Amino acid sequence: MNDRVDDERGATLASMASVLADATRATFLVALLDGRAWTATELARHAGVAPSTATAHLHRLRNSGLITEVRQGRHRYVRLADPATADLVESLVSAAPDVAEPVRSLSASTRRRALAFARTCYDHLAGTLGVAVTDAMTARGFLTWENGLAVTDDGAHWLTTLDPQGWPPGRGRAPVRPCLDWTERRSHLAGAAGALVCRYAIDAGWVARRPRTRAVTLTATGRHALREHLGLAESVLRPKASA
Amino acid sequence: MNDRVDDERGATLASMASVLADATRATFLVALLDGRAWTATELARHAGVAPSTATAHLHRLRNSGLITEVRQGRHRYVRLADPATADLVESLVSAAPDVAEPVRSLSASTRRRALAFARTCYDHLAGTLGVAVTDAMTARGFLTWENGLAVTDDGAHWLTTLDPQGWPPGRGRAPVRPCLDWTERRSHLAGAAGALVCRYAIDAGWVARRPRTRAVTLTATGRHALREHLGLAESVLRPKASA
DNA sequence: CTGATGCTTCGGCCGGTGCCGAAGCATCAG
DNA sequence: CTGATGCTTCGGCACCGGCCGAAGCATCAG
Repeated sequence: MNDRVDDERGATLASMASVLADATRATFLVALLDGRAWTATELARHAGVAPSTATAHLHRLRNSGLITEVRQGRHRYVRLADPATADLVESLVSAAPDVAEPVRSLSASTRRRALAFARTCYDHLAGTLGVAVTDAMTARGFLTWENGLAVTDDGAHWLTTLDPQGWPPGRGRAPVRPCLDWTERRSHLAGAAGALVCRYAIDAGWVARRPRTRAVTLTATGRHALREHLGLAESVLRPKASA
Repeated sequence: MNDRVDDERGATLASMASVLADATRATFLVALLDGRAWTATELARHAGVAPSTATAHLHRLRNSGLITEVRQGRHRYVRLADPATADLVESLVSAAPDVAEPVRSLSASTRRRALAFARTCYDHLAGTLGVAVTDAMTARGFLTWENGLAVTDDGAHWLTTLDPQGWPPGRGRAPVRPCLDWTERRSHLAGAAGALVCRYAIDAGWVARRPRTRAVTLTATGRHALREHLGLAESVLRPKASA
């Protein structure tokens, strides 16, 4: 009567999902979406739990293969295991039905606005800026959405001018992928192409990372460059005054 | 200190994952991967739980938007909500680290072999047959894996001959996507193209669905047609005698 | 060496959640 | 109408798993 094969898959699915099903572990993973390595204590403080609790969670995340760790002296640095894991986390977040959340405080509002304008999402750009770049690349004919998202020949050429080594990407990773933007409710560019653009934008000083947050700052250089490369109007490159 | 925005995303992720984190609900979802509608009682028997328990689980799955339901008389038919949900379920299953499972009984072994040879995976073909079709399409130049998986112009033409209405697909769904085969440990064709091929194979009598299982039977017509269309050798189209 | 810091282990508490059976309602066949 | 079937609600039980604080070990600075 029982279908053993399917039972195995069901049990597998459940055990995998149960790792993600805890609010504290989920907070860890979302924090790690910035692609950087965090220490155990940082994550514990970020999630508001005791160090001992964080230890147990990290133990479980590591055993499930979702994170990797590096020991350095008395520090334990952890990262997401790979881009596929980041994709999984993202897809679970965006699978949830949308609910509008009221903003709770002024400083939270400021922080939210900074994040909404420009941030990194694992390894690519997100927020208003991420969507604007994606739109501009589409308008320039670098991307096509005809049969799903794809890079055009012109687009491949442009990516090559940014990073001759970086395109086309190696196998094992989606070259291009839409990622649903949680603030804009629209898709921005992810996958290897999104990572390439983001890497270049940071290296070339178009945007600057800020400490302790995924928000990034668009520099004057960046504004100019985006206008040159993609014809992006200055008007869309200013954070909006109100949420 | 707390990052409210990220907390929201973490909580969202956790609540979504907790829906998938139960073995019984996971068994339901894996069963529903066959793309068909099941009744509540069928799912309860399949998973080995009381009807009242199944009711509670279905309630929760529906509230999370993972399944949709149709009431017909005293029956409650449920399906996966959409292809994106199927993708999510698949990606969670394949995110788990591989573990080899010993086969438990002779009938289980037979069933497993049938599933391993040819089955549907939500809406496309999987198993040895699914991988063989994918390989043959690649050899024929219908698919390219150069920069990730894509359909070539020749491939688009072939798909059009199968179903003039079906290609190119509408927006909102990936046209083509690799899906990791859990028996072959290699990727087979999924996405809209995979669904088109599978739909045609069933409609044209190449393969026949079996009741109460996701395994499908390759017909004589199918063997002939696959040889004609894709040059698939007969030798790969026989279920292997041993696992 | 000494104290501070980062991380870990252990014991115990507690809330959430999955399970069942009994009872009840709606539908359908006869 | 009557009984069978599909599904639902409710009450109660049991267990899993997350949380903390205390104590302990390793590393590092002074």
